[in-house]
Amino acid sequence: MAARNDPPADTAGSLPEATVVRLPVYFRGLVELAEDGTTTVSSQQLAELAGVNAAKVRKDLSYLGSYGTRGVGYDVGFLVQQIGRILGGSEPAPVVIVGAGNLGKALSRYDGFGASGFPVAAIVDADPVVVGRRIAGVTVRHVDELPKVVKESCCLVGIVATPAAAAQSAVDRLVAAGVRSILNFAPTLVTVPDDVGLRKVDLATELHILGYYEHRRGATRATG
Amino acid sequence: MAARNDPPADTAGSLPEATVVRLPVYFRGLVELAEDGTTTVSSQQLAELAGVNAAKVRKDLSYLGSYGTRGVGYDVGFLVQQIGRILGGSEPAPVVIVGAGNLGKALSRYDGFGASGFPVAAIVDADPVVVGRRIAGVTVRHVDELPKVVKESCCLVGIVATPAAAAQSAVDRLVAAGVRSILNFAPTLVTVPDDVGLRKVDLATELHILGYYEHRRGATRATG
DNA sequence: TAGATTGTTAATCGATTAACAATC
DNA sequence: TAGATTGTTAATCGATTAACAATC
Repeated sequence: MAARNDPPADTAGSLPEATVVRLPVYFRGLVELAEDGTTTVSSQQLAELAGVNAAKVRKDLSYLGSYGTRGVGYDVGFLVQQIGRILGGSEPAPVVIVGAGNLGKALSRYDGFGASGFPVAAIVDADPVVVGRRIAGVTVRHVDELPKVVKESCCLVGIVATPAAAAQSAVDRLVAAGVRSILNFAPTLVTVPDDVGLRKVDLATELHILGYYEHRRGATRATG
Repeated sequence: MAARNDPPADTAGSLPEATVVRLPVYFRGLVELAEDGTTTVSSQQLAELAGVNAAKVRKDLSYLGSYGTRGVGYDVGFLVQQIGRILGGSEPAPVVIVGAGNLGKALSRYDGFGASGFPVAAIVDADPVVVGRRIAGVTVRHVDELPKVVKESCCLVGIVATPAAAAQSAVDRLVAAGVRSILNFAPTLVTVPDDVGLRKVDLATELHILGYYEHRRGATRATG
């Protein structure tokens, strides 16, 4: 019978979900190696950098193609190039921030997004008072202009930095405007239609998951 | 032969990973229902709210115990109580922010963490100039005092808001100080020892995963 | 050749889901 | 009783991993 985890049909577009999640982790480690001047890496070394085991590294990389050399290892530069291409890391993915309040302003000024390849290309807000102001070199536009703004700046990722009450509306507008991914900082859970194939991360949910783990650790009691 | 997904041994502490990840999603939906005055919910209704299917809801909830009533559904209030207890949501989990730069300040002032049950209880920084300043009612302490600060304020979650170069050091200090979870905003990947059972989320990695999805969508080409 | 390391196989494990008996 | 819905089973699916043949 055919193996359950069969090879990919096409290179870009059919990686196992679990592999996709680990790719950026490998990527970071590889970039560090490249910066250190390392040119070759074994699955074992990369595994240690990424905090997984070597078999998983080899399996994951095999989905990208046979890019290693038996007895030698993988070429760091080539792998950076390949994974970078797959992650879309070579071309930056412009980000639009919805909400120019305290958090929105701070995220706009924060160079972390840009440094990660996600430059803040646009900021929108519903408040006419802040529309037109410049934050970190970007002029705040009105949220009603979102479809136009997203098209103009080719924004692929939307960041929701609104109060909780406005978050779902912001998400709906981002989806309608055509962004492909949403990172939600508002302290509420938002939903996206599941037919648009859009990826979403709720920070509040991440926090709750973190909360679970600290709680479980703290609670030694095993109640019934 | 025994089933692969067997019932839990003790109530708190042995839920399947995948269930834990969905629990906060159910929780949010249930809180909304409770606020609307709804007292009973079926697995089908909850599934729609959470964006999963009804079988998964029932399976997940069955790990918590038999809290439903056949032919009727689940008691919303009771479920909120149970899941809230498991997530540690009833008692807030104090957060310490490392780094009082632009992002650190903004996150400190942002009420989103507090609203999610993660009040900012402490802020530390390495720069003597900012130590002693007050941000959103919290006095910035020196990062060298982190172990004392974490103990005093019972911080369970650490948020890293430093420049990339300082992020790993911040994480190491947080781990040493005894926090249980770390949320890393710095534009770099950090590592934690895997023997401490600590939960970590790198925002940069989340962004890269988001990037992958938008990239894949954009690239219709199926190359070889 | 001998040593090293990949790429792949196949066993195992955990998660998902349809189906349905139990039961309110 | 009839209708509704849970809790559980068992089939299926995808992910993990040890092992090893291939091969540099």
